[in-house]
Amino acid sequence: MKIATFNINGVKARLPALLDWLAEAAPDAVVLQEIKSTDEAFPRTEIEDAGYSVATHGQKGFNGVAILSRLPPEDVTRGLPGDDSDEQARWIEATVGGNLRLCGLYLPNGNPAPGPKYDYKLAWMDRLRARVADLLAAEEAAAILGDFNVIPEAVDCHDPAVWAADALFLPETRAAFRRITNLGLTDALRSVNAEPGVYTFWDYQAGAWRQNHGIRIDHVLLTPQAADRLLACGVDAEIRDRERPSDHVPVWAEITA
DNA sequence: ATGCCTTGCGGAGCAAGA
Repeated sequence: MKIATFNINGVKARLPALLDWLAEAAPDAVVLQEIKSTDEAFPRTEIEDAGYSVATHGQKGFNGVAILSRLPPEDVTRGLPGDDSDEQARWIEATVGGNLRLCGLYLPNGNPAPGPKYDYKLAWMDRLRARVADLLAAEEAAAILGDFNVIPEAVDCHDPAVWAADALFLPETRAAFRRITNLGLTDALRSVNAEPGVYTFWDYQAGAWRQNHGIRIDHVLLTPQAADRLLACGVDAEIRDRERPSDHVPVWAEITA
């Protein structure tokens, strides 16, 4: 079973690019972030025609996540537990293939830091930690994947000095990320590839893609029971070179059925 | 350089992203 995460940066603006990638990469299940669409406006029919069932958790204009699955996603839940007043659409869960829980997330950016947006990011990460603790306690196969807006290590960006004061790379951000992974999650990409300079995002500005000034912020984290089944993991960086691309590229993992 | 692009919203020019 091939799973993937893709920050699509506007699903309506990016529909041809998404359909092309789905046809080529042929993932069995995908979590999308930044669909920037309500549930009603999501291009459901076009994606169903490509062979996927669709579960969305959208909002108007910003954010928004979705799960696409060859087999109908089961037991879908929407919204990260822990704050009923949080109206931002950043979390969706479903069971796919009968035996893998997918948790798709769009973690807050947090800039500028310090400030209320950074406080929201850290509070959201604390809620994520609580959900991950529950998933681990269940001792079942789960993948927590999406746009984490966290650069875990210096090797995950072209120039650490550029990112030193940024909400994606501040020591407090990286410590909050470690408090989650240290509970017992495997970073799928790093478990198969220790090379530095593997990126998943390149800014539209200042020729970042052309100069390979990227960062690795889209991650696939696995519970031990899912990590046991990991066969391969990679980044489809080549599609960043296409017409009207997202500024993120997909990260995928092959998991035994 | 609070820029540099890009999308959504709305129907001009912001807000937000990272």
